Amino acid sequence: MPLTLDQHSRRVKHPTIIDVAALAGVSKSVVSRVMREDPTVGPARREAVMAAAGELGYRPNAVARSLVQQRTFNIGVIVSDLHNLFFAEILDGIGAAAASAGYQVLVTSGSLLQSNEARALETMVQLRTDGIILAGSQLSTETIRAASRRVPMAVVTSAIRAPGVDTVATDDVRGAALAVAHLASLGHGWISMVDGGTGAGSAERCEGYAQAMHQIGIGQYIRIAPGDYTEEGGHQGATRLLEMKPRPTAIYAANDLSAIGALNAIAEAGLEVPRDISVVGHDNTALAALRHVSLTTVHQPRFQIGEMAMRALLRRFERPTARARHELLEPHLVVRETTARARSSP
Amino acid sequence: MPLTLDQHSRRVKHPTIIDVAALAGVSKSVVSRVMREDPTVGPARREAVMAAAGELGYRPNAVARSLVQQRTFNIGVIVSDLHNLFFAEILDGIGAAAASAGYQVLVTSGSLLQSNEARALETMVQLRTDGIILAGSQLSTETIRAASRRVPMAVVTSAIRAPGVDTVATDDVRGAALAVAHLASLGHGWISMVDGGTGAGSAERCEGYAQAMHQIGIGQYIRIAPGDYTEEGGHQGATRLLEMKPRPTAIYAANDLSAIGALNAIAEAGLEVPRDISVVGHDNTALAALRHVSLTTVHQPRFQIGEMAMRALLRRFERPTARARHELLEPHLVVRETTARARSSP
DNA sequence: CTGAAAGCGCTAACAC
DNA sequence: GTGTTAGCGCTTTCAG
Repeated sequence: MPLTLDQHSRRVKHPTIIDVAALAGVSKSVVSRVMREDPTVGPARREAVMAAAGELGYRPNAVARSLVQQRTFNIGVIVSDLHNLFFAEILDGIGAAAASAGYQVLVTSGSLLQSNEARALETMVQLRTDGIILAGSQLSTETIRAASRRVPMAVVTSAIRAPGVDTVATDDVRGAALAVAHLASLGHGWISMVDGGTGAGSAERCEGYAQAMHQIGIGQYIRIAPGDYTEEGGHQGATRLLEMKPRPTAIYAANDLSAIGALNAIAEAGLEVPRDISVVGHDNTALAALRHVSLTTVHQPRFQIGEMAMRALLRRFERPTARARHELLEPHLVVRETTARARSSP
Repeated sequence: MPLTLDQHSRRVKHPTIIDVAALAGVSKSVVSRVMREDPTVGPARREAVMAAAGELGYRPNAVARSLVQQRTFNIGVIVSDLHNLFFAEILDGIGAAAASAGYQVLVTSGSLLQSNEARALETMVQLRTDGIILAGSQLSTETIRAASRRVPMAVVTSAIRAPGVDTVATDDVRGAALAVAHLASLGHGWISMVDGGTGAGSAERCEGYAQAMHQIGIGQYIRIAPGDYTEEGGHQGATRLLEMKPRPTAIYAANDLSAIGALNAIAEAGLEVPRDISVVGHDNTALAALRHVSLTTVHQPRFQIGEMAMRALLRRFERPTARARHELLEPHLVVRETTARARSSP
């Protein structure tokens, strides 16, 4: 086989519908119809067009098509942070729902910067995506409201309220309550929490924790140490909690990463999980499933969140002025090996 | 403040350049010029146009612009798997280099399915993105070759060779050698490896390991257990290695996740890291940095990989027919707490 | 069934 | 400086 070098690297201009028409000996309307699988084309000409298109390697120009059709069949998704695996699964859900409706998903990352997100939003609007999904957005309600007047939008995991903007999220209040209920059912009373600072969903998780504690009748044992959804934050928060008297027999951390931090702090204090102390996380990330972490945690139906956000958009394409819907999905608990029956309780 | 309900949710049609021109009392060329910051416009009219555009909330239609300019200023990135954090940082690098050159990045995920990737590629071509970057692609050389005749392409972390297609990757052979050299310098001789099966870079990492072992003069101790880049694979591979006589005093796992599996297997065998046995991973993922993992591992300059891929594309915009360049970046070792001096050696 | 023609919103000569 | 005009590649009436 001879060495081909770069002889093929000369770039070829994209053939147009006119080139195909000329080669097939038909008008460009016919080519257009064949490309769109319009049935009103004779089989002979259809064949000819297909052959010509194949020969030229013709690819329809989506830009031109979008211009005339006034729609792009693209959905823009702006993710606050692609480093957060949380969003990968949401994207899967969005992608699945989009694909089955004939839409293509375009993702841009805000990289956690509000200015970047604003730029990304602007780009999506200029690109005339048919709809936009914001995932974990930090954008202001005003910005979102303004954009939503121009293009259908849906928001994921963020408590934005704007007219005509649908939202989808997991019920974090409920999720935290699940964690507390599980621990209480194991006989724990001294259940403390490491919170998530200003992070997304942190307020709800705190509320759910406190609410559940009260409801179970152990409200007097509520202790919340500050955290920030990081491993370090979880470590510090848990360290502080462990110094308290009576020492908690269970810790609910606002997310898995901080739960891992708590696990470290507990080990450093010479205690053993789950014998001396139980730990529950939140989010059921890949971390929680690691063998030697094996963390009991609250799972969010991420894939489904993505699907529902996309479906909300599709609904809005049909009825643009419908009232905004705010869907709250049910989390569930995944019990692993960091929780056990309490050895002492109030 | 009155409750506004959904009264604002009526969607507004995008105003066009003509609407702006009418409102500003100028011709549409003037509007076009102002939008493109063409200096040949009188200040009075420029003001008028800006005001009108602001009032109408005019956003240029990128679709129309792309059609006439024959370029979109979009770069398509096809990522094999957004669940792999490895790619998040590469995307950051691409994004940074793209932004500073005035390009917008559009990401689609192949979700590890070749058919999906092919669809994504097709979409990008139809969208007429100015360039395409493949990250971790499973696409066939033939597919890539064909597409690259239509649009500039660059490939990341994949050993594709096609005319006019630039590639960027880390030198995995070298990375594996770094791991071995580090262990050898600590006095280890019985250094075994858990490989990555058919995964990306696995072959190179095996080669680097074997090569380095020979070079150091301990080629007779080469032992490679099968793995597959998963935690479970690492566990099984390491378990097998631990049964060998003489038992290895060090294990190099082909990636961090399987290194963690190895760590578990070692603990289960009642041995202690790094006292009894040292472990080195590869990739320096977030996992490796976890406190109670604290894995010594080989770091790849991911951000830089992304940057260079984007730069390759930019170069190619200038000189479309240039010879393909294949850049190999240097990895380096991040020493943490899973490696220590050998207590016995051959 | 097929072709001709009129745009989609914008840019880029080219006149004025 | 500014307006006019001819497209970019495609879809979509509307005649034939």
